[in-house]
Amino acid sequence: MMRRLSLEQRRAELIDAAIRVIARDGLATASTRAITAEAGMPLGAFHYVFTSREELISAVIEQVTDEERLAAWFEANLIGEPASLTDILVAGLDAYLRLLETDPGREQALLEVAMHAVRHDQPAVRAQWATYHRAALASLDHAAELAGVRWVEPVERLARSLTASLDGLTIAWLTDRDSEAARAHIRFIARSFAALAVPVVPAAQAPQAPQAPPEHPGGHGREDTAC
Amino acid sequence: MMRRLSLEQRRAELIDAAIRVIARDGLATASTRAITAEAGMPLGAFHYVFTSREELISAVIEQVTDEERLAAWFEANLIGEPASLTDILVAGLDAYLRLLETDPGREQALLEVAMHAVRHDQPAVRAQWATYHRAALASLDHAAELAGVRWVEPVERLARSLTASLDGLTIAWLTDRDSEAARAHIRFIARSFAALAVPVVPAAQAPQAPQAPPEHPGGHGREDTAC
DNA sequence: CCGAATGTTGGACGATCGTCCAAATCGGCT
DNA sequence: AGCCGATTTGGACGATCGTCCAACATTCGG
Repeated sequence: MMRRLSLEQRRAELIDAAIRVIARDGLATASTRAITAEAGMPLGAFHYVFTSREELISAVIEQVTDEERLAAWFEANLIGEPASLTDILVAGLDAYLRLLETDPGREQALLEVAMHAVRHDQPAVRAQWATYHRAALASLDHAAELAGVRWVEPVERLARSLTASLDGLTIAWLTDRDSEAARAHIRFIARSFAALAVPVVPAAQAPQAPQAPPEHPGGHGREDTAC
Repeated sequence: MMRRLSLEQRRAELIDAAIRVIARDGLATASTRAITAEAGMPLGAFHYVFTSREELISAVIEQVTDEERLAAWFEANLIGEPASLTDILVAGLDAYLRLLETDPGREQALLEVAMHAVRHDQPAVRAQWATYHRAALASLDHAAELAGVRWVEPVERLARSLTASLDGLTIAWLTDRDSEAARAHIRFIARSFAALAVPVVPAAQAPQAPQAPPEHPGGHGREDTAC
């Protein structure tokens, strides 16, 4: 029975079920039996699709790219009104925080799986890190374009800092569940990045020393006024 | 046999052994047998000291406060030479990064145990978070005093941001092991915090609007010159 | 120096794990 | 319709887990 599902469908459903189980009860309780039960499949279906539990975990890492974070970021700035870079960054970060508040277990699951991979599956964690990096790059480019600014530091560096800042934001909120403090931290992050951008002047297309930018103001556009 | 060890000594040695095992092979492999073997004790010694494995994990969380991070931070600024706030913060953060580079497994162990506690032992993780917060507070006060500045935002908020930034720094390095990029991120963090401090002027003890500080320069003292 | 009390231990137990495989089931072809 | 090869499955297996406890060792009052 159940011939109706193709191998790829079974594989995808098992991965989804695994994510739900890990989000609900943690990686330790995500046994082959728990996952197949969650997916409504017989136990034998597991090793019919995956050769081992480790392979399923690697598949989870590959599957769960940062698409949600990126989507939340971009959707947050759909409103076409012109805004300061700080506001744009705050909107993007706040969109991610709402995502985190909506489904904390999922983000915690991603963290648990990533930490597992750091120990036991270095290639997978490198790939996931690269995906995160691309998402951060796209977010920074998008924000700079919206605000009409350019970054005064290599955007590659800034992308890594943004990824690290997102992880820090996530861990802190998962630990104390203090959304108000998290939003204060978001403003801190946004202002920190905004301090590293300058308005793009159409005249100055000329090359400029990449390092040692010639004095850049703390912010730009609408100056930050409060906390 | 082995009557020589008191209950407290056994307890402490089991906790240390557990940390070593978790640091080496992860929380999942830290079984009662692995821990007692690491400690050079018979299996029975485990439930002679702890009532359950969960109790041991909680004890690990309580034991491993942030004393190492704090110690590294303060020792980094023992050299009494006057320095800019940015340099002081960089020195403290770099000291922590060296700690992380020296013993990555240990910091990863703390993260794994903390994530476990977020799911299964909320009180323990709250206590650990409070300890982290106190350490961050002390670090910020220490840095401000050394640099002769005061923070223009509530130091409580800044302490939480510092804790989150440290966690983000840790996760990023554990993931890509890129020490150079991590040090660039450290400079980013240091400058971000330095932007939120103003020189303390002995004359101006007068109250000042805590929020909306009257325009503060991006940095202070020695202006940041490069990346 | 010897029982009794205390402290200590290694093996036993039931549960659960990942993995495997022989049997059951199903879809298509004659 | 009835058989056959491919697909699917639930139970079996050995390993390992946390926990417990009867047996062992040690100490000490007498």
